[in-house]
Amino acid sequence: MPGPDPVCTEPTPSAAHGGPVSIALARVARMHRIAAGRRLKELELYPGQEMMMMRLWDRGPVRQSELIQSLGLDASTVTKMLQRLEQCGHVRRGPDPADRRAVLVEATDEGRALRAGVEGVWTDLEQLSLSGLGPEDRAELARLLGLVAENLREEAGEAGECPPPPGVC
Amino acid sequence: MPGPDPVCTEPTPSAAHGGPVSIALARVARMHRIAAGRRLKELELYPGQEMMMMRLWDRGPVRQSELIQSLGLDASTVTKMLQRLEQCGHVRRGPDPADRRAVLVEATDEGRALRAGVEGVWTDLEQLSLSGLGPEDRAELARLLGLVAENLREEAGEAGECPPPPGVC
DNA sequence: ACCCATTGATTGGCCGACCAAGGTAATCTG
DNA sequence: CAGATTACCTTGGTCGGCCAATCAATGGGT
Repeated sequence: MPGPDPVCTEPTPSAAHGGPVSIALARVARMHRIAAGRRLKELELYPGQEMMMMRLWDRGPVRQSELIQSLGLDASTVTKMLQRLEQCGHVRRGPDPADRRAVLVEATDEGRALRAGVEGVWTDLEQLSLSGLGPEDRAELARLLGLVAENLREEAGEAGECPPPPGVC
Repeated sequence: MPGPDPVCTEPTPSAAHGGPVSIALARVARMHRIAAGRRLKELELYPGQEMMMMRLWDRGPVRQSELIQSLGLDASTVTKMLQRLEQCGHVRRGPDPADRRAVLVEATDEGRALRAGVEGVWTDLEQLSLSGLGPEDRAELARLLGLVAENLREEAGEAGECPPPPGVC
């Protein structure tokens, strides 16, 4: 090292010098999550629940195990989250007649009523995050994020599959 | 709408159509965090603690309030995290002679010993995430993340400041 | 000097996330 | 068909995060 860096230059912790993009990604992801959390709070949703609800909006009554697979979460996480969502009326759960150990989950009408709000959160977040970025930069960012996702997919499992609804496709 | 979309096309929840980049960002951030978590577990660190330790490595004994400000976390989060880090010997805490309600925090030698491992996590993560990306793409990704961070900074406060160590600069 | 607002830190509660362990039902196997 | 294995879910524990309420110490106003 030819000489010590001048003092007072790094907002970034020096121990992360080996991963500048990773640190930037972690930072922006955190801010993004905070911004999302604020907006979800106004819908009376906790961060994380929006993904669950979106899954339920897209597919009808679903086995809980399929939600676990689809969201890539731990089974216990899904159990507890669904208990809370059920208790506040956003979700309905019942036994699966075809498999007595499985549980079928479904969004209630009240749960479905949140959809417009959540869509608004995503578009609002997109508009805020990408303000000042031209269509070109946006496409480039999407492409690069896709590449990183591909790189990480092997190690950190996929969190958005599309197991075809049986009978279709 | 001219006709329903063909079934079985969207790994992405349809309610997020208004924020494709935001959804991609959330996805890659989650995978990134999982990959980081795996590596930190081998160092016997929980995700989140690495940021705390990095702050402590860079600055010597720090007031807890400064850590809170610097990490952008809630005061209670920092209190509990430091209690655990202290209990397992990575951190030492003591009263501030200049302000009897403040607490001075410092990394122990054992805590400092984690630094190489954490640096390795960041470089390893960077290498994994950006595999296959040329220097050009990496720079572009860093630039775009910087822009997004700038956009989010107003709402989701800064999480990496550099209040100059008093006396220097 | 006194009172009061501000700052620093802690506690308790809640939620999302994980792991480990357990229980029940279905399925595979001999 | 009985026994072992696997799949599905639940419970209890821990940790990182937040909010609300609390306490102690500092500092400013009059």
